[in-house]
Amino acid sequence: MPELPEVETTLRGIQPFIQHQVIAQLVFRRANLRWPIPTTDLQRLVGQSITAVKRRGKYLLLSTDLATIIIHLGMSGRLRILDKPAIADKHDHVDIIFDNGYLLRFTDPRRFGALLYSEADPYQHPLLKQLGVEPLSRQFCVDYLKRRLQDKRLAIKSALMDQCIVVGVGNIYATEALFIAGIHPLKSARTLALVDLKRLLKATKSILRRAIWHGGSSLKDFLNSEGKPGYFSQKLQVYARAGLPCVRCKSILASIRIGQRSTVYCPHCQH
DNA sequence: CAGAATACCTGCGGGC
DNA sequence: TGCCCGCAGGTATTCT
Repeated sequence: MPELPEVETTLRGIQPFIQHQVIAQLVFRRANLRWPIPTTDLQRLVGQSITAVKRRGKYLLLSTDLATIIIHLGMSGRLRILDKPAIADKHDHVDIIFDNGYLLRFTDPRRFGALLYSEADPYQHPLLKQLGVEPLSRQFCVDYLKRRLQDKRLAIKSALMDQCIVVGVGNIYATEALFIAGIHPLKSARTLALVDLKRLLKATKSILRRAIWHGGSSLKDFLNSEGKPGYFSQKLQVYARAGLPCVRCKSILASIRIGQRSTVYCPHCQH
């Protein structure tokens, strides 16, 4: 479900409801997600007000004066706002209840997601410290990309999805960006010419911006914080279209696996 | 060391 | 109808 646009959509959806609100109660219905949930630490946040809601890569950061809650949605995680307590479903693992009656509910069938706690600078947390640049920032530029890819022999698609290089790009948007840029996903990262890097940068920024504008993609089960689907999946040009004609040249789109992830591309348009 | 494979988990759709 | 297989938006860990 969540790559950068879906996480950003989630952030924008929940922020107005939780910023400046005071945590009244935390409800944990299981002890583990991807890692143990630090329930004892998190309970210390009762009485604290949410001072900021931010995103770093695919992580969401809910800050208080005392500490930051670090949230990752994994593969199937979702956050939504409820205006009153409701019966918890099988996969509704955590509720953060605010003193205005609203609550933030974390749902995650596959439990690859994570809920962490940091009293120190969250950006120095082991999971966030190594993250690469934000793709929509000015730091994601040709000079940076050239430098980070210059001795990478792996497939450009794998490099584009490497969160240590650039954050937020997952399987869907890497696939789409490479199609838009006309670059073969298996091409060795270090062999891209400057002109390729420029097209890839432009394509990546563009696809992410457009996906955010449309409220994220909704392939199977992505629902935003209001429980509504994103509409960007209708705009996807190659992802999940293997065997169908290329929108540009009508060639049949090919499907391969790169780094254990399904990858669709046009053999005619991408080199 | 880089890069590839594996592991974590549930749900769904397709083939039989 | 039901069982088995492969696959799904991510990434830390283990391997070669």
